[in-house]
Amino acid sequence: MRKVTLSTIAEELGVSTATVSLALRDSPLVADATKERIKEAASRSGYIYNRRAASLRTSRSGIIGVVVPDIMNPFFAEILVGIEEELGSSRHTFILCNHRDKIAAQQNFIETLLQFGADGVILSPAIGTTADDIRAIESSGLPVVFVARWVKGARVPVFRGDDKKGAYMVTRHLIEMGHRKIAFIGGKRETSTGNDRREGFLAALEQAGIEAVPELRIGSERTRKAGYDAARTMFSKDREAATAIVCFNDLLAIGVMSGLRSLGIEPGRDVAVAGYDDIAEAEISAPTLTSVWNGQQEAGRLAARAMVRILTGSVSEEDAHDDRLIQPELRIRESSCPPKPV
Amino acid sequence: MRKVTLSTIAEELGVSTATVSLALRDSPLVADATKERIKEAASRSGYIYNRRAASLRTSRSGIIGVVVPDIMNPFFAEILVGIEEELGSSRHTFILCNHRDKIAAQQNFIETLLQFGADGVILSPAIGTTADDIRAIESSGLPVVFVARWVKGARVPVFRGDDKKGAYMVTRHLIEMGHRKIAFIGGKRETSTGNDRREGFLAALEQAGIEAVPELRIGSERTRKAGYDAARTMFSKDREAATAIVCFNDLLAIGVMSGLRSLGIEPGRDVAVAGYDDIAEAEISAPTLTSVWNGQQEAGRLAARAMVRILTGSVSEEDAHDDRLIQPELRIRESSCPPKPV
DNA sequence: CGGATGAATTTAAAGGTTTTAAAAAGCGTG
DNA sequence: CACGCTTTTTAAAACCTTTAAATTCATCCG
Repeated sequence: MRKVTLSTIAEELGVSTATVSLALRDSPLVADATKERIKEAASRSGYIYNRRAASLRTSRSGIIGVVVPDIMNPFFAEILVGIEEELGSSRHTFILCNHRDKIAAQQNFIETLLQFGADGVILSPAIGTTADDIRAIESSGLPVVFVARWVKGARVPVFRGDDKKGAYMVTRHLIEMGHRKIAFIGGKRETSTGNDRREGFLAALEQAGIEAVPELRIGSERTRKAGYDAARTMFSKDREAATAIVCFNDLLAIGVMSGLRSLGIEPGRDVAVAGYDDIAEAEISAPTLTSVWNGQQEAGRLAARAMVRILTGSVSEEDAHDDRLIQPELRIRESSCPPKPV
Repeated sequence: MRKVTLSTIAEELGVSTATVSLALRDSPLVADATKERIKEAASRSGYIYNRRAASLRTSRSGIIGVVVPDIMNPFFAEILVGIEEELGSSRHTFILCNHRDKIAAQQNFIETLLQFGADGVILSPAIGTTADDIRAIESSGLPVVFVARWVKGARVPVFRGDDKKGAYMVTRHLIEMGHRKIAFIGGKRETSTGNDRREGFLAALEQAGIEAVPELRIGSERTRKAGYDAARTMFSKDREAATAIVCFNDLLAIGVMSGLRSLGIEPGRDVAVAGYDDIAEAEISAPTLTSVWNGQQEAGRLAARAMVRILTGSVSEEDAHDDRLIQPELRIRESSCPPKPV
């Protein structure tokens, strides 16, 4: 029982492999009757299309690389879901890389993609990625689109939530509730997302004429644990260090709430807390968490769609650079509260 | 600037492509001096190894399929991390599928894997997968290993936590605290995991001479939302329906705790709650959640390692069927409490 | 009826690597 | 210098598909 290939079928039916190839792809060059016979024979014999062989010839592999910082982070997991859904409907498959913000890992993966003859890469670049890095990738023949994060100076379409606006919205919401001492926890200056959210935060303060106090901004990892620690650091000396906290993301915010509670401070009553991303947990944490819906899945979907468009050539150069900012939505929940009356 | 291939280099150096191919793979057949020259030329000219071409010849693609129910579930995300780490160190790449317990999606993906000439597949099978399905996959040339879930009757190595034992341990822990009315929430009878955990639960009850009450077992999805709903269903009529709850997983347990609290029942004081999997959230939820560490990452790593071993032939038939049960560990936290005195 | 047209099919090359058998080169020996 | 032996190198086939160009064959038109 040797492997069934085009020529197995061709032989069996007494036609050429070219005919078989064309027939299976429904080419109008082949007579209907022949197509029938061929297709029947193919499915009967359990023929399996050999993409490696095909792509060797066509130099189109149907593989798209997806590079994200960390799939354990629901934010990126959700983006991935969006990408997967979209690619599923377009005969493309993706291979995945978690770079954990290690440039080397990212670089390594790009190399692998090239070896596989990947058609393109959807990238949430690692901290420290330069515009030159991106250019290098592109000039080696891999089209790039960004998702969630992007790199300054790289002329590449980017799909992401409007972080600055979202951060502005949630900060503004807290200000409107009467807060003046608002802290910002988490996010690294090095990531575009971190920068944008911080900017939005600062913009809201400024607009309300509130002076920004550097002590009220703590950078950190983007994990629950980091949130827990940051909250304890900030509030252990001064229980009224701030009356509200904007967190870089929900994971952090949930950690922050635990941290507060461990100090006997009740989030949503003593101190208002807000997160970002609106992950599933936000709705079910205790208290439920005010957050900003950021359209991760949508971003993934759009990025994948854009990539497919680029690959199928059904996109103008213009189109490709039409960065799509997904409009964030504020989700107000129990963790929002006015400042405690003194 | 045409693409650099073996023959580009061969031409430049006036040797044959065979020599170049062998040299780049460090074959002892090539003289050291020649190797030097060739390697130098390769890196200078930016040669990229073409895996499609190679794998066409060798029928080894270096691709491994990974099939899990849902990456949004941290349980599976963690398995994935284990797999990725392990594969990273062994020149293999994986392509991913979320089947969402749809057999069709799983089947589809297997087809894709075959087209790509994948070397094997690491599978957390969809509900309803039969031993025949697995046999079909294997007989089409894809070695299979299971991770987390498995299929009865399929002679395939499986790497997973000892669910039965873990469920036994956590139930036993609650019994020792004095509980007699213990509920079990979540999990589907159709998954191996669901079954095993339920069995462990029942075994602990039986061993303690506690009668199992069917009303205290609710099957459900494995999400936070489902936990929330289940808790409300169970406790809304009778606030003392049970004094302790064992949940199928942490996600559910966190939902259950929220559900309880929404009824004014305080988890960890009024009712003991325990989860399973020990995901990161368990440590940081409020109250922190008693759970069972199940070694997801370890399971992923072992599964990947086993697959690589199978592929490199460095494994006896014996070895391959040495299913590895990872020993669970009980993590007792605040959500454990004795039954409320009446 | 010769030649043009068009449809259906085939031929042959190309794509880049690996591998096997065989050739070549080098070298010491008798 | 012929011989055998080892070390290097090579030619060529194989892997399977796609595609441009060529071929066949029947039909149609003037």
